[in-house]
Amino acid sequence: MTQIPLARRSPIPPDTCNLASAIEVVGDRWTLLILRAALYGVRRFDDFQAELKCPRTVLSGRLKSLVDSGLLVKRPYKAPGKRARPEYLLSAMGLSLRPILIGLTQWGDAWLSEGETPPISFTKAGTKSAIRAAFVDGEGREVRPDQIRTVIRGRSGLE
Amino acid sequence: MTQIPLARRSPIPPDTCNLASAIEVVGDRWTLLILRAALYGVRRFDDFQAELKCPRTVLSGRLKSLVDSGLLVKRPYKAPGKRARPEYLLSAMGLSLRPILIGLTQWGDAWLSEGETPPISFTKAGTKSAIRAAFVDGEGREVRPDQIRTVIRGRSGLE
DNA sequence: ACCTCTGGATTTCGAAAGCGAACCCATACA
DNA sequence: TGTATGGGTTCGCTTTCGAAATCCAGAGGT
Repeated sequence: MTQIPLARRSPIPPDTCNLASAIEVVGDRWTLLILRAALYGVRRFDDFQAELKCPRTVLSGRLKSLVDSGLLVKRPYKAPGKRARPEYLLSAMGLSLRPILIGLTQWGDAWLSEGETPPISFTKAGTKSAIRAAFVDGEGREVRPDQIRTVIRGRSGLE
Repeated sequence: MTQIPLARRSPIPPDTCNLASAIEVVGDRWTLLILRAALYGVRRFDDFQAELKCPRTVLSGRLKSLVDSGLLVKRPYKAPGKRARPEYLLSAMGLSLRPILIGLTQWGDAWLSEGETPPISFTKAGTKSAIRAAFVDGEGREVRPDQIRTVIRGRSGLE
């Protein structure tokens, strides 16, 4: 069933693990749904609210903490004839989550779609060939999952 | 700051979006921390508990829902001289999240590590060359993030 | 047979977070 | 002067979380 050897503890304690830190920042249902919408171009409070159908208190709290952690940037915009309003844009830090959320989309396509054809897919510009999340080595060549080795701070590691 | 064009709504409503479905399944702090530990080989209730330091009520609830959604498989194991106990193993569905969590680890390395060298890294078996999460086309050749096109159900889409 | 130890899990209950609705506030426009 | 609009906050209520105590089954020791 699994190839992962039994461990009583993970090799890196959660409090010094960047994955655990990342989970503290984005590992929340509403936070992830906000980032999903933001990656599709949603920027404004009421648009997020209509999209997510979450309490406005929760939304304003999550937006605030996303700004605090640097994933979103709050800045004013001005529609002609309207007063200035804030909008929430993805920073470079937020944008760099896109591959991960696309990977999660494809994971959902594979395991949760109940046989439906996925409503959204990803291709390479120009060509129409479908792309997928994967691992590559330094030269940009694919590395299959079973060839991945984990290295703990310099010495050779798991599996 | 961002290249994503303004949208009032995401092109796929959340209730038919596999990304949103995936977030429902794994978009939770404890759930993600459990999966992190599981990918490092943790299998047993008390080991998870010692690792995560979360309330046992929460842990047993999360394990149950991970089993229900098919990410973990519960089966008995038997240490010699001990009674049979359940252990929680990653299913193929759970294992296939590994690339995503590795991607999130590297995102954390890049943005959250405060200049520390990451305690964990990933290489290709045999060679020592570092690998990273990326996108590849059908032939396993890397596609740069700016070359990704989103296609909504057959017609050409965003950006 | 009885006691004890151990890993897995439920019960209990105060604290925190979630939720929905109502309300506030500044400004463009009629 | 009033009204509409986008972007919030305030207010109760309900759900979930969190920490500790308790329960439970079976293996081992005596």
